[in-house]
Amino acid sequence: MILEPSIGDKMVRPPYCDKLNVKRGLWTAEEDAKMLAYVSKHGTGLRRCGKSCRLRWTNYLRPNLRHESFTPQEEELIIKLHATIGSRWSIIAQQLPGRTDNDVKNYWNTKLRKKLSEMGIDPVTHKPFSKILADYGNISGLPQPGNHIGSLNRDLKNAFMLKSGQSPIQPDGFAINSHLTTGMSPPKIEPIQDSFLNSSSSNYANKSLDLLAQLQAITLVTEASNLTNHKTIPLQFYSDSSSSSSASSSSSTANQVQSPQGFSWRDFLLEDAFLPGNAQEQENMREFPPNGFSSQTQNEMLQSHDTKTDKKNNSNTDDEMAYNFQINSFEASSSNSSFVEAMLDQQNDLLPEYFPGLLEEPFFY
DNA sequence: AACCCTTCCAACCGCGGAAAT
DNA sequence: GATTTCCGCGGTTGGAAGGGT
Repeated sequence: MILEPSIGDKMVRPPYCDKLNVKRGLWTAEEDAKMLAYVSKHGTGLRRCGKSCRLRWTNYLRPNLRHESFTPQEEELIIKLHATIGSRWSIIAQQLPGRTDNDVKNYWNTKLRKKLSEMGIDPVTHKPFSKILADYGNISGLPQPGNHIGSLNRDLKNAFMLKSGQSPIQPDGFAINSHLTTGMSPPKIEPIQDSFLNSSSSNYANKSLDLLAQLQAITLVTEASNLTNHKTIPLQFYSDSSSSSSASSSSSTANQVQSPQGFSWRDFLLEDAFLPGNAQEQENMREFPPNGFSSQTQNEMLQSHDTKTDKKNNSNTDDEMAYNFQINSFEASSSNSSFVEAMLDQQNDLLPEYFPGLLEEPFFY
């Protein structure tokens, strides 16, 4: 779902009538006459509901749609994108001109999923079955520190990537759904809340994240979800949902724990504590413009960055901080296409640097 | 020829968010 | 502010088509 910018930093869907540039208001006598003439000639309609007509148009009749078979290049791109962002068919379809989300989804379900399975690759996790079996053997017994906070870790990492302008992590990692697909029985998993209550702090004291940090991360994710809606990339692209849930429920993970009261964007600045080293070192570590973009795009980013940095350095209010956050988060997403391309290249490059060991941990929902 | 099975994909379903009333 | 309508999404279904026996 592509949402467009609106006034006041708030993301709203543009009015359908405005988008189509159609006339509104009272009907004139001339319009009434035209309608009567049309209906008398063609009848009152197709006995189809509006939703069905819309679907027929968007998935089949719309101009510039391609109905021929998928090319190997398209196939490869679908697989890569699915490995990166999961079953966000609409986003994947945006990278394939002339293809609809329904086309991509059907092609995945009928061809690619089976193809990957035959190659010994789990189509959900995009990992070899042998690796999954090995992981399963490791986790089926005692709980491991990384497991019980998997979803929180994911949100934290997504939040971090948002802030640093890097790509979010891939959503699936090691999902329970994979066991359904592969015919394996799911491992025993403690509910997240129970794990928090029962785990002794000493057991996990040496891990990168403590409860406070996770709460801060959740807050960050939640706030980011409220502020990033006017960019090209749909929100659900960043705030991951499990592969079995709808896009509109994507913020459920972040909402599992209530955000602390009184959060402000000044608090957000403390999030840099997650990064290694001092502030200057952190800044130096951030490569800008990021790799993976064309030189032209990088030049555009640099120009935009210079302008925005001037504004950022002079900001004081929470609104301005929010604005700066958006700048930091989305400078790399100058276009949907270039963002996804860069994402494919970089998705796993930087996380191990900031969160050593975390990426090896599977994620549970 | 008849039946069964599999594949494919257009269409449907239900949901959440946002606009419109 | 409440309700209705519209829109887009991911998941699922049902039937047509094709192949095998």
